[in-house]
Amino acid sequence: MRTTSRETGDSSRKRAGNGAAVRDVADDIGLDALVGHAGYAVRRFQIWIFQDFIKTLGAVDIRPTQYSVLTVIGANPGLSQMAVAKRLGIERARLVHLLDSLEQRKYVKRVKSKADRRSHALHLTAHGETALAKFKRLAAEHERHVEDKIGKENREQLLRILAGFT
Amino acid sequence: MRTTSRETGDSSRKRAGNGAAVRDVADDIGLDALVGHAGYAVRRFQIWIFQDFIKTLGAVDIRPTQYSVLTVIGANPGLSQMAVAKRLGIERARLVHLLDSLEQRKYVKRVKSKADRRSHALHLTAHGETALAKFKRLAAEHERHVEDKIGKENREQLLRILAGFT
DNA sequence: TATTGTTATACTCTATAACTATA
DNA sequence: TATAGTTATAGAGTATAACAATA
Repeated sequence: MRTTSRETGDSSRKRAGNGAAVRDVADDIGLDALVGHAGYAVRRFQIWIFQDFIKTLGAVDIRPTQYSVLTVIGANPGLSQMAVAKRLGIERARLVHLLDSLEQRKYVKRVKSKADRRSHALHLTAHGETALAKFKRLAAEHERHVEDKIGKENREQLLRILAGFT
Repeated sequence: MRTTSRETGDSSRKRAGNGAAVRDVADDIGLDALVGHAGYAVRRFQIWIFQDFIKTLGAVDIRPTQYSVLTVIGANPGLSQMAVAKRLGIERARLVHLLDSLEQRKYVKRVKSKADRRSHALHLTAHGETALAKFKRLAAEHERHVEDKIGKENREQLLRILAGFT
């Protein structure tokens, strides 16, 4: 049932022949069915990509979700919280906390809507605009890391394949 | 700065012309820079794929991480907890709880190692072997959903591109 | 001293439910 | 009644630190 191509006999078995021996050499462990699952590969890639994003934007302390919120507000000033939440697939309850933090840091402001007094129109502050420009430069740098990791062609192919999920 | 191709004038603006109007029609919101980021598409796709996996294996109450643990133990009997954790990129502290649950459900057993009495050799029970076979059939069904969603060719392309992340 | 499994804590994220003020 | 924003809670998941038993 082992499917790895790095199979090397029993070198990964401590005290081969002992019924209760423990195998623990990580290099020589097959994934079996997992190899055929797109979800597994996608999940591992997503973890790598988020970690690189977090590291690359570490100096400005912006995480992927915060970046996505700022970007969408920047491109669509005046959106309500519901609209942003729906567009990005974030729970509206969670967006409240995200915006609290971004508002505290003076990147975003909630403006009371005159048309519908239940809702807030979201806008970037002047400081937020400047900051977002910098975040975008850093995010572009991160994107180059992705290119270095999987190749320019493959990255473009990936974006094409997954275009429907945005 | 709007990048969506579904731009339709100001139909998404309630009371156009009001400075504090709120836009909330989700269909007409641009993503701007997000469109160029592989991480955003990958994240959205990963969410879709995990939700389908959870739904497809809902009847047997198995989640992606549980499936990956069972699969790796099934393909590599006798592994230590450390080895499984390392191979799958799971914290060893978290694996403890995952195994507690899988052991309670009689899918897995921890066998005290004679070679290194600190560690446990992990094995599937007979019941676990039978169950895993069923899980694999359901997981294959899930994989066909992925194929239906993005296309057979694209799925294969994706697996090729991301082969290095397994 | 170092490692394995364990326990515990904290923080992020997801999923709900309920509350308020509006509509 | 329904909706927007808010608050609260519970369950995953991630990241650490510390401890006992063992190496």
